[in-house]
This record gives sequence, C-alpha cells and structure tokens, in this order.
Amino acid sequence: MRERILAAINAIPHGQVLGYGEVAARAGLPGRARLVARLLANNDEPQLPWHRVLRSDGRIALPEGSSGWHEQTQRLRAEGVVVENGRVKKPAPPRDLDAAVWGPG
DNA sequence: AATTTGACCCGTC
DNA sequence: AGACGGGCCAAAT
Repeated sequence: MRERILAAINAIPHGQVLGYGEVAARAGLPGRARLVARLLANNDEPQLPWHRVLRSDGRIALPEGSSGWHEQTQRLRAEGVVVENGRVKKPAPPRDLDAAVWGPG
C-alpha cells in the first residue's frame, strides 16, 4: 500500500496540490490521512512531489519557520502556486465545474 | 503492554 | 476563523 500512496502523490500534476485525505482516498485508503503523513515523514523517495501535499485547509502541514516549511513554500511558489502566510490560496480547484463532475475526460 | 505522539480529517459550535 | 471531540493507525516511549 505504501507504493499505492507514493503513486497517488506522484500522480499530482505540476502546479496542483492535494490534501492528505485526498491522497489517501486516491490511494484506496479512505481515512488513512495520517498514514500518508507518516510516509512523507519517512519519505525515502527524493523525487517525491511531497510539496504538493497539504492539509485540507490548504495550509502547509509543517510548522511555520521550519526548514521543511520553507522548502514546501518555495517549491510550491516555484510551481506557480500562491502561498501566503504558510497557507495556499485556492488549492488548485478545477476550472470547470463540468470537468469536476464528469471528470477530466 | 499501556500511553503518548504525529507532515491528519470531519462535523459541530 | 478558531476551538473541541471523535476517528484513524503505526511508531516511539
């Protein structure tokens, strides 16, 4: 299942972000958000786009001021994501409502 | 083995 | 927006 979660995180498109819960759900593990967090805390894959994973509030999960916090903030900004005061604005919502309902197509 | 801890989430107030 | 309680599960004490 670990690979499942890693795959879900790897599946996050550039410039888009996802919540732990959503990642867990996409990985087939609804309610196991903490498990995702655990994996990231023990992330072995250096290329893993962990910076695209946020809290459901759109806030960065790491404590503000910590190196990881800066890391995630910078990486997100590098992808065009607007980060302010440790929180992400508009957590990459679908542009079209139809697309959200009917899927990306 | 019991309790605490941790990159969390949801409903409710 | 923020605070509370309940759920979830594996590692660390």
